[in-house]
Amino acid sequence: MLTRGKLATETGCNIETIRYYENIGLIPAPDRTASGYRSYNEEHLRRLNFIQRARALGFTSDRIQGLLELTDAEGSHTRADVKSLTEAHIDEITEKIRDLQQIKRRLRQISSFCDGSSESATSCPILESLFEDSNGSR
Amino acid sequence: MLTRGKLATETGCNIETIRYYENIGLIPAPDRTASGYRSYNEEHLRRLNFIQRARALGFTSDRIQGLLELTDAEGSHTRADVKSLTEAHIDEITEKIRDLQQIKRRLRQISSFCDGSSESATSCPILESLFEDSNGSR
DNA sequence: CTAAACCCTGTAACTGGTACAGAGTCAAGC
DNA sequence: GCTTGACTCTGTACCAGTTACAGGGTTTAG
Repeated sequence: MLTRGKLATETGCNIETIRYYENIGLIPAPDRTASGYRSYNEEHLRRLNFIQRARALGFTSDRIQGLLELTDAEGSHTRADVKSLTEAHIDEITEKIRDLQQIKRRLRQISSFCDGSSESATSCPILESLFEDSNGSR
Repeated sequence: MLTRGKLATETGCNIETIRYYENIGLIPAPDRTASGYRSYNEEHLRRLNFIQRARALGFTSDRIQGLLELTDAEGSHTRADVKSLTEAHIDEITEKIRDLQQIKRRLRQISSFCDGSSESATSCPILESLFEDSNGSR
């Protein structure tokens, strides 16, 4: 029905990435034509779109795998499972944001020590604060 | 003066990572003892500490390379150069934070659609919103 | 019928390291 | 002076998460 190239243009996914997803088991291996070409169906399209959207939301492939397994195994999993996976992800993102904000504060601070003048870089307070044992880092 | 292992414990850097930094040119190749052991000096220690601190602040090795070159080439670079590299990095972090916040908002939104009940995951609104063509994503 | 455009496979590249095997070396204890 | 254990040396392979490319076969359009 769909060749690999068609699936790629349809989903916006790189054509090689599709093969990679098959290798790591994110996408089931499709049927092959007589000559060995991969033949994808609507379900593959749906699944790859899912993966693309989940990736855009920063889910790791492990967690995407987990989400997809919840949809595969019929009946045995609950909405609570899905929600807890999602919320674990939200928590991770929150933490990442907090880390980045702290780094940014520290960078702003050390940047403010430097006047940005045309003086030699060797005596620049930014570099010095990176060379010296820092008091307020991390 | 310092063996590779001493430098590693002194800086908290993994011993293999030191060799890696030498390979990619972040750290200059040290002198060797008669038997071929690497012999580091105070300057290497200083430089590796610099790298560790810059990494902790999220600088990529390219940019760390850039910062270190500013200190190496005497006189030809200015504080303004250092400051602009630092501010470019701050801008990148700002952007990353913004992206993550947007992702988080979207995740909160789709998570709120789901009651987290013990009903089957297959009809879970979170999964559905990942499968369907999303209106408000990205 | 031919040429372009596609697909197949395996494999290497990328970043930022980490790890391991097999060989040599150093320092301490007996 | 010799052994043992801890260290170091080199090259190489591995992780995620792709991307790219070489060298071959296939399909499709003109």
